Amino acid sequence: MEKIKVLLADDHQIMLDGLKAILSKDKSIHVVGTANHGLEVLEFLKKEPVDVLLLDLQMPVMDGLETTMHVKKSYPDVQVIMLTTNDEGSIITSLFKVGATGYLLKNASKEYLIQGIKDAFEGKKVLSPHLTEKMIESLSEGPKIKPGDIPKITKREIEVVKLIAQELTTQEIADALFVSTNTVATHKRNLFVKMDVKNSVGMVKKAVDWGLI
Amino acid sequence: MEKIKVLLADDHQIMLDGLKAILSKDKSIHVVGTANHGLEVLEFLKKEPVDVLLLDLQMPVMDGLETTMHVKKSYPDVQVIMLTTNDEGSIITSLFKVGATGYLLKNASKEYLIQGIKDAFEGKKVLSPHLTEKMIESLSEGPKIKPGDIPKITKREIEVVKLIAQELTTQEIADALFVSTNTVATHKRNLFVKMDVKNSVGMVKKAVDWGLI
DNA sequence: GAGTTTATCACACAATTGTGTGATATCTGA
DNA sequence: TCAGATATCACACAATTGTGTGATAAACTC
Repeated sequence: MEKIKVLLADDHQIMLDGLKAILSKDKSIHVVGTANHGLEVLEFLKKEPVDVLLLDLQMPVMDGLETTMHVKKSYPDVQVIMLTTNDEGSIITSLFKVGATGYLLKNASKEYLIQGIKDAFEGKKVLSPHLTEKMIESLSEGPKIKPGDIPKITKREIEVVKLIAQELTTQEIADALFVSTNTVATHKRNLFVKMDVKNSVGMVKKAVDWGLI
Repeated sequence: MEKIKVLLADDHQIMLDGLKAILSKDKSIHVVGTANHGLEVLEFLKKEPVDVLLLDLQMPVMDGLETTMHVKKSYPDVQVIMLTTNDEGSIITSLFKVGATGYLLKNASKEYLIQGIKDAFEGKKVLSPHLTEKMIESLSEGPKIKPGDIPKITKREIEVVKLIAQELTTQEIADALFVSTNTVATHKRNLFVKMDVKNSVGMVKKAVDWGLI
């Protein structure tokens, strides 16, 4: 029997080592490589075929969502399972929009993880134990993120989010970036809409979740 | 030779499974148990002796810092290594104040982790590769957290932080808790001082870092 | 049972944030 | 080359947050 070729991506080396150790014990799974962020995943895929990609949502350089989009665009047959600590609705919705096959919380058991990889390989949807199909459905329908896809946050906007996260006031941010407070306010306004949050607190929290900062 | 008895604590099952798989390969280490949060660690220690405790900083119910305090109080000979994604200065300082032996980032390699456990067993301080002794020293001196120790955040205050993190306004929080807005404002005021932050954004960010929410 | 911590509230005021609306210049990709 | 995205700014105003100060009662702690 042909082994399932799995590629692991996580920014924490310990997590990678651990996942590899767990998966190596299963006869039908072969870990063909590891990556520390999305770009490394894309590099790897250019060289070697992969059946299932196990992706951490939060990664620097290129996060799980963006990586999934790129991967599914160029390699639609690769099954993507997102591994995350986060169980927020909007993320799950986005996930399936970009074509991920599954979604597992990091507190799933190793047995569930292994089964998930096998299921994904066969094209089945993989969901975290605590989420039912119905929950996903209702989430997908919700008036969360608009019709489109993942919002594109610009470089400048990320600079602003970072400074807000550092507890700077609008005035201080304006000074730091050599622009007017009006400009900073506009950036924030746009970010609120793009990220679907109500205030700076929600924005920074989500930015951390998304690995933006 | 007697094996080093190691207890693992992390709220993510996958992480536990992974760590166990990694450590089991080393001849001189024996993983005697796992725990999902601090209380389970204390329960375990009542029953069985442990040499080295590998603790995740962020855990529900009882976080790594609090757990370390309790553990070192009752079992001073247990060596505690904190495992975390966080490299914030104030945390490191607090860590050594409560008597932890070591501090490792989750992106350390498995080799470094194993060596760290062996070093800790021999009573050596264990630091993440990117931190020098000098850095730690300067951090310990810094005017970060006042003279005392870890600030004690009350139950009620945590409720407030959680609601703020959910993007509620002071008015909405007051309604949710059946108190006046003045009361909520007071709780926030106290939290700002205790947590040494300037505004709600910083507070929520730090609360997440600290595993408070 | 005296002192401390926790939780509650008031009032007033300053500072900051968030919103609505509209505008201009540059850059960028199709 | 032209539409759309990005980055900039203005002005006004509403809403919310944060600060200073002081007070009371219950619970917990030594």
